[in-house]
Amino acid sequence: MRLTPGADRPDDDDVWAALADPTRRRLLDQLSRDGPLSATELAPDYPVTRQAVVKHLAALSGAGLLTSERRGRDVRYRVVPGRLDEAAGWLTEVGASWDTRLEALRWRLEEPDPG
Amino acid sequence: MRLTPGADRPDDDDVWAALADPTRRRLLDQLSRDGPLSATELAPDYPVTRQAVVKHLAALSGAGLLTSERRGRDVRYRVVPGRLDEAAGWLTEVGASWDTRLEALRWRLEEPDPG
DNA sequence: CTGAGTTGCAACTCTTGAGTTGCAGATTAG
DNA sequence: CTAATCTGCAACTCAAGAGTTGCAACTCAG
Repeated sequence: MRLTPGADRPDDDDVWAALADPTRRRLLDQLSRDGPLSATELAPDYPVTRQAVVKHLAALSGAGLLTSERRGRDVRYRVVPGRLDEAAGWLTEVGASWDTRLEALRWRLEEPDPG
Repeated sequence: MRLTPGADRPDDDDVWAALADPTRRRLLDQLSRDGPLSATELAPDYPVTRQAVVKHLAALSGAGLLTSERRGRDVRYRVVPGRLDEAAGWLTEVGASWDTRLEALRWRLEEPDPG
């Protein structure tokens, strides 16, 4: 039973890298609440230029966290939950597979100085 | 009801930044399986020096993801599930609070060219 | 067609952080 | 005490990425 570690799937790295930036997490959060929005609509809410927002949206899309859909002259971005769920799953497993108290106890039970 | 976005808690950033590095995720994974280990014990399994491992462990500890305990001359690191669970919670909420199909539909229902 | 608004590519700066080496301090064994 | 081993601090290199500006291409309204 594997825990699907980071090194396993090639673009897992992209997901975590995408999640590392605060602006991108905020974009994710806002998109999950306020529905599909374009880069130009999002940009005013952020202390950076539209181009920076575009780059962040590209990073999120590249990680499979967003989908973009074009209509006429704007492109709107929407959250794709799949990858987020996978990441959440890994975090939960790493956290849960380790019983802190038990292991702390076990470690302390090893005789500290047997010789 | 807030989703506890990244910008809210000061050290949330540290958690996500810590999770961004593949080596750190691997360390987390290994520590969650193989129990408390020291930097010198961990280092041989990684393609980097002990010092690099030490830095990673420091980053993980700084983010509240690990605890270190010293006995004699070695310091052993152990996973602390708390922060991981918070992060997992946020991911789940962002993923879940968004019903993709419904919103895709709603967006498409807005008349594309009303004028 | 003309003009306003939007997307998107490219080059550039500058900071951050991953990794290294070197050395000093602390701890156990003989 | 002495030697071997481990932790930990400091300075340095180097690549990655966040943000910027500038400009070209496309789309809709009049």
